Amino acid sequence: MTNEIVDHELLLKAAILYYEQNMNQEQVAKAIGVSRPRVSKVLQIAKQEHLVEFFVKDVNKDVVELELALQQRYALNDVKVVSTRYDRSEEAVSNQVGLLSARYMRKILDQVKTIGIGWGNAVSHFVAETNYLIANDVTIVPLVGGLGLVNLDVHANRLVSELAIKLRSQYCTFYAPVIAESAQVAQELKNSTLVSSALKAARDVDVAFIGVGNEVRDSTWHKLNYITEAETEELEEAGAVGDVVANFFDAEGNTIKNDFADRLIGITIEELKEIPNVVLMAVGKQKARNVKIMLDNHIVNTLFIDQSIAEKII
Amino acid sequence: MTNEIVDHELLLKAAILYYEQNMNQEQVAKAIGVSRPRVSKVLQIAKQEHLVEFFVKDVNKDVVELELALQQRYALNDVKVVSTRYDRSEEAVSNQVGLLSARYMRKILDQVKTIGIGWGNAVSHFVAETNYLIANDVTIVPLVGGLGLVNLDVHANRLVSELAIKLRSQYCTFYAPVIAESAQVAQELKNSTLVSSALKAARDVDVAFIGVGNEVRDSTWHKLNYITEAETEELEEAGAVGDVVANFFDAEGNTIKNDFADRLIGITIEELKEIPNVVLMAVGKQKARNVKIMLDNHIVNTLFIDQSIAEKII
DNA sequence: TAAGTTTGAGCACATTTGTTACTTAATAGA
DNA sequence: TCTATTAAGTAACAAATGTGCTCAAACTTA
Repeated sequence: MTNEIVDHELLLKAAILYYEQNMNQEQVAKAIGVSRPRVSKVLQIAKQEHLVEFFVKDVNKDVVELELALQQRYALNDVKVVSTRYDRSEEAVSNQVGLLSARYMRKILDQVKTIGIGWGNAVSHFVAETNYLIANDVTIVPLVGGLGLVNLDVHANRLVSELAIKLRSQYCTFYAPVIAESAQVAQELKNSTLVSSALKAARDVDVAFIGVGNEVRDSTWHKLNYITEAETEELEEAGAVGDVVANFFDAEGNTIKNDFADRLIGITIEELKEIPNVVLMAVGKQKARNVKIMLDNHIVNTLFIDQSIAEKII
Repeated sequence: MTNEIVDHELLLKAAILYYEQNMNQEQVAKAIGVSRPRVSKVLQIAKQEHLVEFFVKDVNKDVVELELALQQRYALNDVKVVSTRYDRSEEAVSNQVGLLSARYMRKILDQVKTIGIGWGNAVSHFVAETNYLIANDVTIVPLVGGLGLVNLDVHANRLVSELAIKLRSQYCTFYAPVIAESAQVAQELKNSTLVSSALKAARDVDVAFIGVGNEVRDSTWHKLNYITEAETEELEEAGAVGDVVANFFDAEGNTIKNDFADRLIGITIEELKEIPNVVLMAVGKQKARNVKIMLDNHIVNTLFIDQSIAEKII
């Protein structure tokens, strides 16, 4: 009893002097009349007993914590989480994600020779936020072919050329549709020189900037009628939950294998994994599950997402 | 701008990993990809910018802080402040102060040969809270003489014998009143062998346990009619604000010099200061000013008081 | 493009903190 | 009263942290 009271007071005194008055342990020892090693021990006890607590306080703390958690869990090259507080519009968040991705690209620009580009909203924002600069010795490569004739703004070929103009760099074009009329046509295209070299170039990029698609029914494919209702149902029945660089995958991240899949032209998920650095960009919490699938299957190495996605994953 | 954002995020990450995830700086350095020395520097900045804060939290924190503040300001041997929260009765607080003083005495018991005892409520509680034990080679010495015939409970001689019984120790008696009928009588008494040897013994104690008196009009002297109304006024006019071991002093701690003072028999404040260790015990915020005078004039070396006094002083 | 400026890594060293082994003093129990 | 046990100090060492310096790379500015 006596002992406890004394001990407790000792803990308190040491903690106050050390943490609040910024003494070092030697000064504390002298002030409270115990040996220096004992102060060290006492302070450890004070920590253990939560007599002293640390608070890291900052408006961005939650976001940074999410970044650290993602980083640690998935061993990523880099992660940035964009805050979605204050009811920022999805457009503003997308711009910010694009900006961070663009900065990231700039940072690694002199370490890469070829940059692969996917398609979709996120990649489009990424290109839009890229500043003009000079990177003559870099080649921009589309990872997927064209898709229909309209809405070119989000297509890989279009984004590739836009980015190449900004970087004053070389670029390739993927002269093929993503989806062929039949499996046979797809195979023939793949065998053609143009397409096979495009595919080869896509496989060999040093870094890839991609997005990930939504649930089939909510996807751009379906919304813009690139796939029919029948095809949508076929994919859903096969378990498809989304797509990445023109590969539909199921909840486990496995590529869907069916008639429809045979009509797709592009690099496979396995080939995507071989790319040294795959940068995934995503905005909107409806993408959380698919982003998580990308991470769990080690498909991506670098991540730029918004807070809502990060929170759902963590 | 860019730089600041990056920096800030770096600060945050380092702080979170170091303080919340208990990494060491080397681990933090690896986790956020900077050099170890930089983590050290970054963490210091985080502290400076109050990005990270320490909280020492404990129910007794306020009391311990008061003790530390008193200790540091007045370079005391030992200080204990008794909490007055929860509306504890003054009696309970007095008991606690007495108990702590008694423990302190026990702690220093084998380092002293003689113990001086004052009078009053606080000293009375101190004696009451002392446990029975054996200290044959110690002598208990009264620091002041007797006073009237009644209310012996708080008189030095009485307290001395009571304490001596508990410690099975030797003790002295002060065969004289504190206040003589006239200055002349006082002088004669001081010249007598009995009184002069009592005074000598009082001067030579190794440690003194004393209280301090209230404002003259609120003092035990006045309340119990040991001094007349006329004498009270005389003292007040001379600037007296209280007394210690039968010495009235003013707000600066100077001994009052007048006719009344000449009638007092006992050791002087100067002599009190010469005692190696003067332990002051006090309870009740009305004593705060006089306790502070004791401290400011370096009359006491050890302090056992309640929270209300400590708060008024600090 | 080139020179100046800034930043931070890398290294070496100083200081502080953590830990261990040994010794002493106090405490409790037989 | 003596022994066993515990607690804490001392001293030495190990680990972590703090700090100054130099150098190289990146960024500015002319």
